[in-house]
Amino acid sequence: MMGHVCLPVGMPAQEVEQLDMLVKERIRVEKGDSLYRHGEKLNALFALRLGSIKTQLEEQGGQVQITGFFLPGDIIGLDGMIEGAHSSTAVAMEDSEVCVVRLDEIDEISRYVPTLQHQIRRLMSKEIGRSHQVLLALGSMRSEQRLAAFLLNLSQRLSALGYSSTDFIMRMSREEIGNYLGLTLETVSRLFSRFAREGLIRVSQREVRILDLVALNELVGKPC
Amino acid sequence: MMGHVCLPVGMPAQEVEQLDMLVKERIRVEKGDSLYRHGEKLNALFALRLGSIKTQLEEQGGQVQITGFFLPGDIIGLDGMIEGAHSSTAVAMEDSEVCVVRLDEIDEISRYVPTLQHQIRRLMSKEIGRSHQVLLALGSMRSEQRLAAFLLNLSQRLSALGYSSTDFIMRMSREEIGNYLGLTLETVSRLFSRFAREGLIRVSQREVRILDLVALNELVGKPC
DNA sequence: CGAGAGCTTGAGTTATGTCAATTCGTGTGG
DNA sequence: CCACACGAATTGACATAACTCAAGCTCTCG
Repeated sequence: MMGHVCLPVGMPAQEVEQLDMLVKERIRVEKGDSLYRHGEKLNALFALRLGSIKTQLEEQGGQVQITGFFLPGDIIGLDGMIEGAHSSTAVAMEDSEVCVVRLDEIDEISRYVPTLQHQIRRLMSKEIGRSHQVLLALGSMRSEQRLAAFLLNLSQRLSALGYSSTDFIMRMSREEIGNYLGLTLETVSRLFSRFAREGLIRVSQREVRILDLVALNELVGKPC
Repeated sequence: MMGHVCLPVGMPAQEVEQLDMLVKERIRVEKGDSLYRHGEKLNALFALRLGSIKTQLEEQGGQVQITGFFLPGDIIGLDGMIEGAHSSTAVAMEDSEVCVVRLDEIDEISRYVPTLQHQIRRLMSKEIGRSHQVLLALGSMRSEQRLAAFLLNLSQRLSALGYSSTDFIMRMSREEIGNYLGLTLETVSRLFSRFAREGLIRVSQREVRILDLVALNELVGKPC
């Protein structure tokens, strides 16, 4: 069975294990290319194996809203399990590789492995929860809190993958971070500088080192 | 079979039909009471039959973020299909009535009715899409656009339920609208006044009449 | 080495928030 | 039934966080 090669390079998320047997093919996506596009009907999920991918809404009028940054082990395409069309577009932020999990395969297998359904539901439920967390950030946090929350989230997910939780490279530009957090790239840049000045982090371009985890957490949780 | 009495009063959403046979009990929730609370483990979904319900995140530090307003026919609790805990709290905004759909019932039935799984997935996928739409609003719209989008959304959903799309009562306070849209209640109030002054709507307390649907749509779609 | 994209920083503007006073509406108890 | 009281909404004056525009800097890659 070739499935296991498709597990994420880092520590495989528990939820992904059962999807292993479903994998039929792998796809490489080059930096800048899209995995799927807004409007496509595509009855499959994608398990990100390597690289990083962003998903974004593309509204009429050209405005774009990034709805998620995905790391190895994450599942992409949960918003497209509707007859009709994908509501978002998935773009590779660096050369990436995903495993394809077809929906009809899931249906087939889950006939014999009923807990697979639960896994899928859990994944979707988690995705809803993730969106709600971002809503919380955009709806009720100030810019500095948003960025702090963003950094902490990234740190946590990377450490779950076996990477350092304090030292990492951000794959996304200031503009992408700003778009995701509902800020301008200038504001994001200024905040990075300020955090560095205050000794919370060290930052050089896309390389970050977190120096004061406690302070960052306080920033997010405390005020009001 | 008592299920059918649990369909929403208005035009039943197509997605709900299949859930009909799953309904075992109905629950009344009085205004201000909660259907479930953050942290509870509750393996069920709720189909709102009558009334209106809001869901909100309650963060440590007392900050609250409303994540959704639900109308008859909507499904509530999609974010709680995880072992562990509900991430949100659901509160009735007026005396309401929901139908309970237990998860293990779904599993049982879907053994014989495989398309039921698809319905569930569609519902969850739709919920993700809904969240993303709000993200778009909070992340890249100005206050007036957010409120316009909010009104249009409400109008549309109410008309789908058989009510007037131009004349309706908002069940939520200015403060709740503001919280949901990432604005203060004062800003919301001022916007209502301004929309009225400009002839887009007529508004008195929670009663709204939409006068210029075209202008509202332009407001949302056009600028930038 | 040069060009372009990405990032930083400054100065000035503006949308939205904050604080506060007033009105409106609704429900309650005398 | 009236009057009072309380929560909700409106409106104004002012403060400020974040945006816009603009210039200059720094990587990267061809």
